[in-house]
Amino acid sequence: MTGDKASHGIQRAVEILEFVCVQPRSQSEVAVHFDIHRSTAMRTLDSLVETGLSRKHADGRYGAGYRLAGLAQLALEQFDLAHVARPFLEELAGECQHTIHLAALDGRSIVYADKIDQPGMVRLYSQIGQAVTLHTAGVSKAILAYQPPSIVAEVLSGADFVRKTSNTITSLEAFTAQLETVREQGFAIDDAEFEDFINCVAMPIRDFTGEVMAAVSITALKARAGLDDLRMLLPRLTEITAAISKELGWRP
Amino acid sequence: MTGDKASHGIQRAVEILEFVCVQPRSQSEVAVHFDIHRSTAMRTLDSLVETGLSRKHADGRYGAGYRLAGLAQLALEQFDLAHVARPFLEELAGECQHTIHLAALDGRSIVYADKIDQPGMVRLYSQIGQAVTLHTAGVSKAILAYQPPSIVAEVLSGADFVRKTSNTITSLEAFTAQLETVREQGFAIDDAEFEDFINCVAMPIRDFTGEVMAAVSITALKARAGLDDLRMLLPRLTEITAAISKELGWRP
DNA sequence: AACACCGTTGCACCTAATGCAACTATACGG
DNA sequence: CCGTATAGTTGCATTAGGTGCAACGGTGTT
Repeated sequence: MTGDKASHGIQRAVEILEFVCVQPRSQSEVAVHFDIHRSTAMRTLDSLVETGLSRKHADGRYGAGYRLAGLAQLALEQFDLAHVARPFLEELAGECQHTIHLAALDGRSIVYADKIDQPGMVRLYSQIGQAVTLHTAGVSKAILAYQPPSIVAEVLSGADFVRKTSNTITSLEAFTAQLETVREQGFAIDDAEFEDFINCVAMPIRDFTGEVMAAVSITALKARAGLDDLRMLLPRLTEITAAISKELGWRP
Repeated sequence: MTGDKASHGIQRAVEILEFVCVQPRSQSEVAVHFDIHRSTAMRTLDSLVETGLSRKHADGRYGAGYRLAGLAQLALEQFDLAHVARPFLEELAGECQHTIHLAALDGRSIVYADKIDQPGMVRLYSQIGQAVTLHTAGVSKAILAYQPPSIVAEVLSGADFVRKTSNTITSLEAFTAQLETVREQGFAIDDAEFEDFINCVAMPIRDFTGEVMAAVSITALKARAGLDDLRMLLPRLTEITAAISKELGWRP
């Protein structure tokens, strides 16, 4: 295989696993979705079942398996960030009744590390483990604003600056200017840049070295809470992100 | 590949993923542990990193990745049993201050579906997603006691009845007699059968059809709570397992 | 400086993953 | 009940890719 590409088999298996974890699926649905032969879908799913990552329900559809839950529990014990942050995020979510995101710089990308949804709300697009939309997400700006230019350049080499709404920042220059604004005001926003009716405010989290490596955001439907409403939550968000940072060893 | 064996690549990848999730490891450690070439270990780990299931730490060791956490969150939304049971298990754990296990019949094996540890205790051997030790585990007996003989025979074909302690049941006949005792008394025990200083009591969980498909156990170090102490918790365990069963649709 | 070990890369070989054809099973409509 | 369509399964041949090897560079230790 090529030196810079994931094993084809592993890549395929992980994508199929995620597909059936979102919602249980039959092997035919998997075959159609991934444009592979029914026998290939069957064998890959059977492999996932045999490893325990997937389970075959009584109706023949495949879903998540218990070993996946076990792996997750092991994994969570390694995520100091998510572990430490979770109680604070739940506290914040309880108070403000909005969706809370935690994102982290992960190599040369930024990914969602945790997420507190609100019951009854439309489920937002974000998914733990998936990369954020670099040029629109508040957490992205809150992290990149405090990175060295070399890191910013490297991470943004993966940004396409595609227009999503009329508010979307579509150039590197404008985005860099926005990072300067974030540094000045101490927080980042997403003002309907990804989706017309969703906005958020975000603030950085520092680790024990004082470096910014994560951020927390409060996200809401504009109809429910506009930016002005969210700005009023900034003092509390400041406290929460400082508390998480201190728990991670940061000394202001 | 053979029709009844997991894809070699997927099997290997999952085992390596689990190995580094238990504790972050270097590629050399992975190579030695699995008796594979350093370049094979490197490529498999890089594949896991590229899919997001694993992460490469700054010190070069590999650990759990954020996408694994995302998959787990998706998975948990599918586990009615674990979802429904979790609050009850936490309640029980809070009251009795012992380790609580939830195990489920999964195909033709019985696996740990959830587990509530106690802070400060020696971490017990059990791991979510892993199969229970069929001939010693209380949850195994609590489930098998209520299965049809054909299911019992099929599941037990995977039991080796290896002696672990002087209390271990080492024959199919003795084990079958024990299942009869479980039916009579309504609960199962592990009386230092797996490990000399650990005992437990277990009771079955029924689904909406009334069938037993899971069990809950209270496990403790003998030094901390012997079987007599655990028996005193049976009324409460009865209530808890009945409550979980009712939540799953069981009507007594 | 020498040595040991680890991480990485290109390459050849061998294994296994894949699609195909053919089969069985199931569900549905007439 | 029968015919049809779709889904699931299996054996096999082919092709793709996974693997170990040798060689290299980097790092840490003596």
